[in-house]
Amino acid sequence: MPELPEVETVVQGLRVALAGKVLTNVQVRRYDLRYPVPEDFVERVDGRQVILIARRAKYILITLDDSTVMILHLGMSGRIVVSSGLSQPRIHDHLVFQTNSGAAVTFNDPRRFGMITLAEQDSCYDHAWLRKLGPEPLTNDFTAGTLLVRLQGKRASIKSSLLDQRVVAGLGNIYVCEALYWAGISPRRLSTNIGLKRALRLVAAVKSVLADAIAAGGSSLRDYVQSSGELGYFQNKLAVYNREGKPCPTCDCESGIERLVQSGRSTFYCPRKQR
DNA sequence: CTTTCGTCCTGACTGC
DNA sequence: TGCAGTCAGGACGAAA
Repeated sequence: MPELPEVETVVQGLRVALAGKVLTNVQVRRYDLRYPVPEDFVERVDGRQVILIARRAKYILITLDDSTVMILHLGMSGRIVVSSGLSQPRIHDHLVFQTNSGAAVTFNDPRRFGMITLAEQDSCYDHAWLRKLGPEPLTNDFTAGTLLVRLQGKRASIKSSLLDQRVVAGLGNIYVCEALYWAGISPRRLSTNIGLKRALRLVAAVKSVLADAIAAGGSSLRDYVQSSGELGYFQNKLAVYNREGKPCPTCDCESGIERLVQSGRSTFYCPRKQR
């Protein structure tokens, strides 16, 4: 379930568990994820101390004391579970390690769309996975101005453009639908038909939806990081996503929330509120 | 160049 | 209850 807010919550959980800790008993149980895990992963990570844990878009960056950076992406089904101690590995546990305080960290990913690799700190952001990413939506790098520049010359709908990680980094299908809803913008609207007023609304909506999701996910997703793997609380706060036929939370449409398919992905929206 | 489509893989859910 | 079919929140590379 990982889009930016879920990854951010995982990162916050990892900071608690990993900051300053030494990684031990590093085990790669499957190397054939979306891309092959580096063959020398274990020897390069085992025994190193964690210096920094950060997030870029949906990527998790863990800097080690020799300037190696572990880059993790959860794909569509990846999870990271922190538990108090090592236990019997489960199916789809692909990466497992411990810390010198005894905590165990497990990367589990049934679909194996996740990614794990190593980079050097100096060139980390030049890595192919990170190089082309657009601005971080929750920073001041993401403004109506920067958004408009990146939408220039785009022929696609605004829905498709927002899913493009080069336009803005970290949004997935859920939060694109939600942001367009709160901005009152039709997902079908062409990117070139977004003017300054709509861009301002859209940027504000993206930021507030993500911030709300992080805040709402914060408590329950923390459990998810710690152990249980349950869905986050934010699910209850979704206005349109996966709510086809249900009433729009802010207007009385007859038809309610509608679904359409754009670029092969489901879009949920309120045709009355979104123009 | 841009955009869409197929693809990687497994599991959850629906309908017969 | 079983089984087949459909769909899934990501992102790349091929093809148009």
